[in-house]
Amino acid sequence: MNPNHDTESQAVLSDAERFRALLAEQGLKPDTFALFWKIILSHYEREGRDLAWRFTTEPYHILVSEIMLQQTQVERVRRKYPEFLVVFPTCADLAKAPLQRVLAVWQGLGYNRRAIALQACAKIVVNEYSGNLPSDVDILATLPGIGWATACSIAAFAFNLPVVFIETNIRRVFIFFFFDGKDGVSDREIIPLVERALYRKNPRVWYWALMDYGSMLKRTVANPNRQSAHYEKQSKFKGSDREIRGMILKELLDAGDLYKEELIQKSGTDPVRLKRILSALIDEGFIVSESDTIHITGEKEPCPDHATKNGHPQNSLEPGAD
DNA sequence: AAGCCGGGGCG
DNA sequence: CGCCCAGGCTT
Repeated sequence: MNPNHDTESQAVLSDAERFRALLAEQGLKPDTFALFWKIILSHYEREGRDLAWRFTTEPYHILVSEIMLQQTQVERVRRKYPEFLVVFPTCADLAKAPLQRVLAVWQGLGYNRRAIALQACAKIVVNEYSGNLPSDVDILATLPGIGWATACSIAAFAFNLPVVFIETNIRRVFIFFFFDGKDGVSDREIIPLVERALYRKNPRVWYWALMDYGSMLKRTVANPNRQSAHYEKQSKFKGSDREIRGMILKELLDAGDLYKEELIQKSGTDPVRLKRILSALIDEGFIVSESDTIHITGEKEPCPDHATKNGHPQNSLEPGAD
């Protein structure tokens, strides 16, 4: 169908064949990793992706991109990333913003908890790290919403440090080249290979290249990650609590506040279930509950309609604006 | 280790 | 419809 895809597929399979032959012949020797580098890096030179967050080393910008990219396709982040940074250009801007605005800009990315975590990060960085994101992965990983993979991604992309980590694209590449035909491959087995294969001359470019290869691989061959011991299929979204949570937030951002009764009517959700979902949203810091209404946590902002009339809605909420 | 958390694009 | 996405957090 797509001739481009066909030739790409040919190239991948031929590279894989050469590599696996060498691996079988001499095992994990320097020559083996040299060929691995050559395959991954030459693919990157030919068709590495031009992504906006690769043209900066500003740690805050990298942080924003990495949080957005968690379990979220690159194409979607491509559209949202520049928009987010226009609204929140600096860490300090994000830290002091009303949650309502953060969630509004986040709309469409999914996993809205990340927006709360990202802002919490910004606040911590401003208050405890003088506005500068740490480069140490062990410190980064203590920040909300930042686990090992994200901490290492930030260290590699913002600071070009030789960290060792796995995410879905990297996992796919290593399983494809080093574990052909094997099943139940655990990350514990992969990590030593990631460490030995690390291209220490330029970790930043190396991880870009690995991820681009892994991303290409998913369009080219049957997903090698199904051979992972950690492979799991996600539960259905339709009819799930997630769907209802998403709907509630969307309505809330649209209307400003909501009557609980109205919410029950409109959604057709069982009141007991809806109450449980609202409690969770309260516990996680999304919303607060009045007597019979709910709204997004923090100062209520004027409706978007009114906002355009009096000019600068957000400024009226600044502490020193009066 | 397993479950939960969003939402959309694509086959 | 099912699959998957530059994961993290809680239990």
